Amino acid sequence: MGLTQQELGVLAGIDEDNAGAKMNQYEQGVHIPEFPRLKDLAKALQVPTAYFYAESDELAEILYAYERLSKKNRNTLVKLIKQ
Amino acid sequence: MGLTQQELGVLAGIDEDNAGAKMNQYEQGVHIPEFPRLKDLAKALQVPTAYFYAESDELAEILYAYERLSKKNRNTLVKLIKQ
DNA sequence: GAAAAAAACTACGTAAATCGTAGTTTTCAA
DNA sequence: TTGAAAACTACGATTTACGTAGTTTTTTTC
Repeated sequence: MGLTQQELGVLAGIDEDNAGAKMNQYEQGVHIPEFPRLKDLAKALQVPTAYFYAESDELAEILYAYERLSKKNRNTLVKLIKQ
Repeated sequence: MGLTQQELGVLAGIDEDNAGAKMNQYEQGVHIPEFPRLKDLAKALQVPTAYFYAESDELAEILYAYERLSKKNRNTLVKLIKQ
């Protein structure tokens, strides 16, 4: 990602003295961020919040790509996926 | 959904004495279920765990439908969404 | 339409998790 | 090899969900 743990934490609005440690705890699975912080992280990474809960790489890719679609293409996608 | 709060809780493996109260706390936003329980609820409802974090109805629909696609159609979808 | 049953909802002490913070260890470039 | 940046860990304080025992509201039945 080309982003240090601290940098990502700061982007998500965590105090820069704590950002590194906190992000590390998240990445190591020591702690799970609470919901408001998760939303901040999602915003910082430009992914839907749901992205963090994708159970497969495939779904993660879909969520990542979805965030980057135009409104029109999103609409097409919805129609498609519902057959 | 045609399912009482208690019934859903029991489906997710919560003790049936507590299932109703606990599910109500979740639905009212009094408490947020912890991750393992969220996964149980997702399984009970047959949605991806990410479904609960969808920020829009559109994304929720996509996640709901995704869970119901065949492997082949999921693959098609991935290719499509990446253009 | 009153009584009974079912469902929805609330309160609260306890247990468990994240929080903030101050470290230590590892990595890597000079 | 050494110094700085990045990654990682420990721990008491705080916050949260937990289990549980209720109360209130809604629905059903007579």
